[in-house]
Order: sequence, then C-alpha cells, then structure tokens
Amino acid sequence: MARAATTSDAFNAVAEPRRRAILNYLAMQERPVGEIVDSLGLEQPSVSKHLRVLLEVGLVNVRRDGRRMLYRTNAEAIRPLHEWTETFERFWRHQLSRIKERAEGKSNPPKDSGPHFIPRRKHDYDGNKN
Amino acid sequence: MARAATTSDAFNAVAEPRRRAILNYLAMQERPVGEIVDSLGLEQPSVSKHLRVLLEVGLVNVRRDGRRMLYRTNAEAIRPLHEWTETFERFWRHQLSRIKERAEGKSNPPKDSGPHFIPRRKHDYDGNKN
DNA sequence: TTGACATATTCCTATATAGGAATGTATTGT
DNA sequence: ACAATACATTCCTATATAGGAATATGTCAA
Repeated sequence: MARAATTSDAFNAVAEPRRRAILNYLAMQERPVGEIVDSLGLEQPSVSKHLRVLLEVGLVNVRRDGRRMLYRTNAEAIRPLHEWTETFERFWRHQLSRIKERAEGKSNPPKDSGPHFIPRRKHDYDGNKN
Repeated sequence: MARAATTSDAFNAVAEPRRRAILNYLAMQERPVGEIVDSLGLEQPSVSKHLRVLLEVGLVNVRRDGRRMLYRTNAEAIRPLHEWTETFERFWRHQLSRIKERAEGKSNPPKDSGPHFIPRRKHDYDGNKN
C-alpha cells in the first residue's frame, strides 16, 4: 500500500511545509487566495490545491466574498496534534534534567550529534583475518 | 513531484499512525523490537521499517543489548511539533469563546457539521430554465 | 452579453511509500 | 562450529501525491 492520503487526517495534511505556512498565514485573519499566492510566493493552482486538502480535513474554513474566496485557519482542528505532542512534554522535561545533571558533573557535555545509528559489528577490524 | 520523504522531518514521520503508536509505546521506557511487535500486533518487518524511519529523523534512539535492539522515544525530537501547534493555541481559545457567546445568546448552537465546503452556485434551481 | 478577474480543476509524470513475502545478518548458547 | 533467536533489508506492487501547464468555472462591471 501507499502512504495514507494527505486528506486522511490533520497529521497527514500538515506534513507538507507549504500547508503549514498557509495555516500560519491564515491564523490571524481570513484572506483571499490571491493574497496567499502573493505573500507566500507560490503558484496559484498550487495554493488552490493545498487549500482543498486543508479544507477537506477541516483545517480551514471558506466564505465567498464576491469573486473571491476568503479562507481562514480553523485552529480547533489543530488541537488534536497539540494534544498528541503534549503527552510527550513531561518526557522531554525529564530528559533535559538528566542531560543537565550530566553537564554539571562532567565537562564536555555529550553534544547531541544528530540521529544515532548503531554501527554494525560485522567485522571487528582487530587485525585478525580470521 | 511526489510527497516529501517520510524521513525528511518529524512532521512527515509522525503522519503515519503506527509510527505514532510506536512512539507512544516507547515513551515510558526502552523496549526490544519483539515487544513492540507483540504489544502493537504488527508484523516484525513492518516494525523494523517504521523504526528505521523514526531513527533517521531522530525520534527514537537505539542501543544494543545482546541480540536485541532496545529502542526508546526521543521526546526532545517531538518538541518542534509541539511548538508549532502551540502557536495556534490562543486562536482556538478565542474561537471557543466566540462560540460560547453565540451559544448563550441563541438557541440551536451552530453544531459543527464537519468540513464546510462551499456549494457551487452553478445553477440556481429556482425554476427558471435559464 | 462580453471581458476581465479570481479560483478551481484536470492532465501528466516522477517519486515515495507501506505492506507482504522472502531472505539476509548479527549474536548467543551449547 | 551450529542451531536458534532477534532484527534488518530487499523485492515487488498498488497507490497517492505535488508541481507545472493548460483549461474550466464562477462572478462582477460596463
């Protein structure tokens, strides 16, 4: 199977950075499509398509004003994401304090060096050809 | 172009529901792959693949313990998502109070009926054939 | 009614999955 | 050294984009 549709839920919809940019832009007040296009520097059809996705998952609302369509972020629909991430808040607090403790006890703090892949042990490189 | 890779950032990685389930499961304590498989009822190769994605974006850490690999959620990596959603918190608070005001002033509260598509006006259906 | 303006949709395509099946790799106990 | 255990990776495929280009649809003004 392929990935779930972008319209399947808010998590999938906001995975696209431009859609997040649009949501940010439309949070304060409603705006017509043209302004989104100009402000974010995207192609008009692209904006329309992103708005369609956002609309389908309820992340934005629309209202017609003459020939323009006024879109606006529906913040309420972002709440589930906020709540999911929130359940991890206490964990990163714990992790931070642990890191702090170490930093105080030693010099040269571990210095998070990005994703930590586990090296394979396939060979020992101990000089023995085996 | 296709959608961005699931490994391009945390937003894309957590769009998949099973990966969120895994993150939830691994938040409290590290666990070997086998336990994830049993507890969440997923196929082992599937779990391994999801873990790989999560590892690449730094959402989990690993550590080897004999023949087992102990994975654990790196809550810190979820923080950016939390912070992004947080910027909308004040908006949904405002929206809620507005809704409350209406609910108190009138009977029949609007009753959120899901995504609100704007009906096309193409035809008026007013009885006139044109 | 016609033209201009504002948006939406369709078509086409390269790319990236996610799942299932099969297989590869690493590590320990004996 | 070998079997068993625990994971990871590869292969294959149906599906879903996201962007660009072209076009359709809707609405207002004269």
